[in-house]
Amino acid sequence: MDVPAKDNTSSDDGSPSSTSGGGDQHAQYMLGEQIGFYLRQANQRHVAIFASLISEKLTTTQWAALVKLKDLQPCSQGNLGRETAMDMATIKGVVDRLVKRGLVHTAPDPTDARRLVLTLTAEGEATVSRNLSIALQISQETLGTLSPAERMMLMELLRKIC
Amino acid sequence: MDVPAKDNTSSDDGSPSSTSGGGDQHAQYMLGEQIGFYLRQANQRHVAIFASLISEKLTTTQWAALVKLKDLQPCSQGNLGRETAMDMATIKGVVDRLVKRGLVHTAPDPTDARRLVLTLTAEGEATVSRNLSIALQISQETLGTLSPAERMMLMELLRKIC
DNA sequence: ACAATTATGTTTGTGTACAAACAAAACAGA
DNA sequence: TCTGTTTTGTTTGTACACAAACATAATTGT
Repeated sequence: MDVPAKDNTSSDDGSPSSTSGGGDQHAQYMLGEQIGFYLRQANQRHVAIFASLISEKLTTTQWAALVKLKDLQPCSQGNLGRETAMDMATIKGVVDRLVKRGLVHTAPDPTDARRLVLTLTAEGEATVSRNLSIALQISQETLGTLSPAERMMLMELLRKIC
Repeated sequence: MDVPAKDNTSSDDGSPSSTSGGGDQHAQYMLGEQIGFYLRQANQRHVAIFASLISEKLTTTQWAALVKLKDLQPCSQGNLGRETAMDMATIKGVVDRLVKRGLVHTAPDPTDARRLVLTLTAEGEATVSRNLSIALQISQETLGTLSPAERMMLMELLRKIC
């Protein structure tokens, strides 16, 4: 069988080859051991779990905006962005889509012509209530097999690096 | 003054909650305590640190692709995607941009007409070497004030939930 | 050999995420 | 008051991230 000499081209994992050139520094940087790589993957997994368990077509950020708005309303668009860790350009897109779906209502602020005042519509409120228990379940599922102590530890460590 | 305590957009702050129907469940779901919210923010902060410390205009995913490709080359596009946790559509965009910048070279696989074989160009190899120490520094900076024990713990916990 | 299935890659569409340029309103200091 | 700065929001452009539809090549089962 003519298995081509070294075809990393398929999913077979070869031995770590020391390629030509000064590779000793490279040996210290393994992508699979970097915190950034872990964070990206963990977040990807969470988003996937969210998408699979939520019944309505809501994204994690849309959900965050809805839940936060329920607490803060009436609330300006910029403030909602700050509270949900989205910049102005991002929160605008999120809010626009929620408005288009009839979950959020916008109105100009009578006391400050720059501001856009957001409130949940009845359907928006209902959507939050309807999905609260599922959202909790998603958080639990994301934490997977971690023990209660480990869960607390992970949250605390993440809080520290934010 | 950061974040005026409540933006509730000017005056009236009514005590929220207690809409008709079970509002007490909402008390149990605080966005700021959900793992997904932490993961998203931690990743955002890492990406920001990366962007601020890297000199050339490289993204975290582009860097991941370059570093992994240095180890795996020659390597198919799909396999590189798998190894860097990107789906086919995403890795294609990343590779396309790296090719356009002259850091990656593509060629058809002679033994499998479906496959696209990727290799680093000389400039691609140089880019990896040139930024390795900065990349390590970025990882350290992301872990911020965590002690060595905490760092190990965080990585281990993230690995468990991936 | 042939049909069904699988693997690999492309394209399109939607949705974050953010930088940068822009506009308009509010505010502060001289 | 007037002027300069800050705040709030919009728009444009680039870059992940992924679903879904598509095309083609390779593999498998019979």
